[in-house]
Amino acid sequence: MNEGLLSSVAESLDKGRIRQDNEAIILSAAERVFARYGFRGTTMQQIADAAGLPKANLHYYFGNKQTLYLRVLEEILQDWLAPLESLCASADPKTSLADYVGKKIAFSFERPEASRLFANEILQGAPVVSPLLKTQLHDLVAQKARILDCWIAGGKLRQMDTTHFFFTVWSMTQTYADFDIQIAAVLGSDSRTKDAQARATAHVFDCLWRICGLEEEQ
Amino acid sequence: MNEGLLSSVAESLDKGRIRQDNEAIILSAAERVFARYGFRGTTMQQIADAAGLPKANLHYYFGNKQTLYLRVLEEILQDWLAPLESLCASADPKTSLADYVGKKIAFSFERPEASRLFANEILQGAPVVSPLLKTQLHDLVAQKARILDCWIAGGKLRQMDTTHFFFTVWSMTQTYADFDIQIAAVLGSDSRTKDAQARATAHVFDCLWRICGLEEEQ
DNA sequence: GTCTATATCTAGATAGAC
DNA sequence: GTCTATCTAGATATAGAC
Repeated sequence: MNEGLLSSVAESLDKGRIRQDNEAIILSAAERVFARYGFRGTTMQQIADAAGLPKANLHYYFGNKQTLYLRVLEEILQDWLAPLESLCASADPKTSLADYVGKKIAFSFERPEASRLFANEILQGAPVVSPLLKTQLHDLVAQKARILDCWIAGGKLRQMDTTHFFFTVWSMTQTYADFDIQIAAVLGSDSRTKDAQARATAHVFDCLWRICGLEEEQ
Repeated sequence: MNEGLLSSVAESLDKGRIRQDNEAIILSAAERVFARYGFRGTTMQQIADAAGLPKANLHYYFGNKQTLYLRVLEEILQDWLAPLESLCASADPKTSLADYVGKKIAFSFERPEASRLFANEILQGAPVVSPLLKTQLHDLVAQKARILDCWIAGGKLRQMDTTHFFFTVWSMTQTYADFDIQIAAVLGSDSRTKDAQARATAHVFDCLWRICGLEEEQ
């Protein structure tokens, strides 16, 4: 009985770890596949192959395709929104903006699949995240745009449309993940090298400072 | 016999017109559906429903899904590339650029489905257009970047990375079609109204002239 | 917990009536 | 030329052996 207890404890610990590991493997594989083919274009078999696990395991861990997609998207959303926190009213405008945009570019280069999955979700009409965009993102952008407006009123930033400014930053930075393949085709080389990333980053900051009127050393 | 001849001629003319009409209806419906769900996420049934025709007709006119997709993409590619022709070495830089970027924005607002379909194709790894991007687009951008470089050398434009400049213009303008839903969610209103389009256009030009150093009236 | 085998449904495609 | 009815393949999902 003791042996039974011990072995079942050891077993459940093992099972817990196996479950955690497998779930992580599946989520990562799902991110890659959903990113390429979107929700409907992706098959559970593709994800299973990418994860190196039998298809039935995905159903065992996540129940169905919809739930697996939601779990993946949930994680991505948090990471997509996080950089916005860099914009703080009391901080220095140039430092804040550099921090914010730097994080957006880093996200594109470090988690291109996550960026593409998010892009796919929006392209397909945001069936899942639409409610969140209309509330959480809407409010967050309104709040951050007010901060930029204050900086403009204080003469620290050039006059601009602060709401559309976010659309421009998002598109400029995300394009390096979402349109990666087009960019690589035009550059005629791998756009994932350190050099290529540095050049892209320099260009984005160059554009950014000109738009904000912060080119000259402060 | 005369009657037979006449009626068969009339019939074939009619059939020709019906064919043309139906093909146009199907292509337009296919563009809308492929734009939302990508190649694999789209079903022939969806396109048939969107076109208001039986599914079998699509196969009758286009053979298979692949061919239908190619036909749609083919048309879009030409329209996607066309604006680049505005950039001409002998023309005035500001006029040329205004013309080019104006056409890109117009494309986003007038043919959002076409833009989204192209975006979907790239996101999914450009399985169809990859060869074209590596040759036609690669060469075209190299050629147009040289024109910008000349203008910079002539002091007519601020120093910048002219290749990445194209990535920035594409992303800034296309975002209004591709991420339409996200933008509408943030703005809290329909982004397809004339007012919203005018505001977006003004913002894009504002950014553009600052990046190019062409803000002041020349 | 894991995975093979299978049930059920829906996709692309086509044959054949009209 | 058009469209109903149907074939076959491949999808999601699950039951049940291990």
